[in-house]
Amino acid sequence: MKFSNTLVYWYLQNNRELPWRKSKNPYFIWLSEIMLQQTRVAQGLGYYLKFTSTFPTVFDLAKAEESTVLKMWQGLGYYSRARNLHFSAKHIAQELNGEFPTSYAEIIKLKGIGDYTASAIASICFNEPTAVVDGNVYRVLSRYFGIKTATNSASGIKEFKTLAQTLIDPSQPGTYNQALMDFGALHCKPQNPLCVSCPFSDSCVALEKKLTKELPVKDKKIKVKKRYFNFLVIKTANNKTILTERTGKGIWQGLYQFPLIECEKTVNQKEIIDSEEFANLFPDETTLSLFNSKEIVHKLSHQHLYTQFWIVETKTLKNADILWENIQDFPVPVLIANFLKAFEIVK
DNA sequence: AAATCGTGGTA
DNA sequence: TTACCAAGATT
Repeated sequence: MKFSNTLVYWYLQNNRELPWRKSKNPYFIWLSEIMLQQTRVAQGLGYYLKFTSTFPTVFDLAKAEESTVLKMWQGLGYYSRARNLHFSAKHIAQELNGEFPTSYAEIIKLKGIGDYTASAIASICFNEPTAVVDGNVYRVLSRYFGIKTATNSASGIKEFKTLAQTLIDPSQPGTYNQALMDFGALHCKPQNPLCVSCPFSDSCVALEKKLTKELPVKDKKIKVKKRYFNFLVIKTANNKTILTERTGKGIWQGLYQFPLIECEKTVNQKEIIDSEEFANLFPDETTLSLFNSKEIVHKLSHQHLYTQFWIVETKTLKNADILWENIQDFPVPVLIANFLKAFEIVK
């Protein structure tokens, strides 16, 4: 039987009921696709429900402040997705009269939308036969056809896109695309794929050649950089603190944090007090104490952040203009949110 | 074009 | 505990 027929037949029996599948409104599909980039359905689901209820239309999203959008995105990671989403929402609302573009070629022009997302939206919402290639597709196709080309190489990306495009069912491209992804997520899983009960077991190259565990091939390992963060948690006598916005390049753009002293290694209390940054922040007398006796290691994909939170007590401070109770209104990284939770409990 | 961008789950 | 990696995009 044809690859697509077998696949779609499997999908009709095994597909997941997900809220965004009840609609073909491109705004909802767009939201779900952006949220699910490099993100599991289980993690993104709650955010999707929150966004669609708070921002039922693209105009509602466009009207919001960026910090509001980032606050709602807090905890989902890859925050450029939220900034680009908001940017494109404003573009659609203001320049496109609120009308979502209706072809792959137009959709991919939007900021934050690449080949995968444009293909997904075009196929699901507008029946355009453009094949999606995500992590699931790389895995299923590399195994089924026994392809050893690295999926993260320039040639691999091309090869798999071309192959996927030849396999798509042009009569139901959206269903086909989602079927391939669901099949990868639920059946042809990274570990312990269900080969025993697989509808492709008579023709899967990886199964025949016992290559399932070796495929897909991905080259290069990422290098993890170590960084040493010291956050200065100020609490003045009148219950105020300082938060700073992260700007420029690097992690957590647009999110807020306590004043940060970054060092080359783990430092002690004396080194903090003697530092130039500390002197600039606190010319007056202050007391300093380490909150976490054990260094917190916050792991990002490319960085390990060895973190200490220093509690600073001082009478008044002219830069401290944020009321402690209002911290919760600011978007913060999970590292900071976790600290705040722990600090509230101890306090 | 290789590096970078988060967080959480799984084995 | 570490390694992998999940509906990728950007620079």
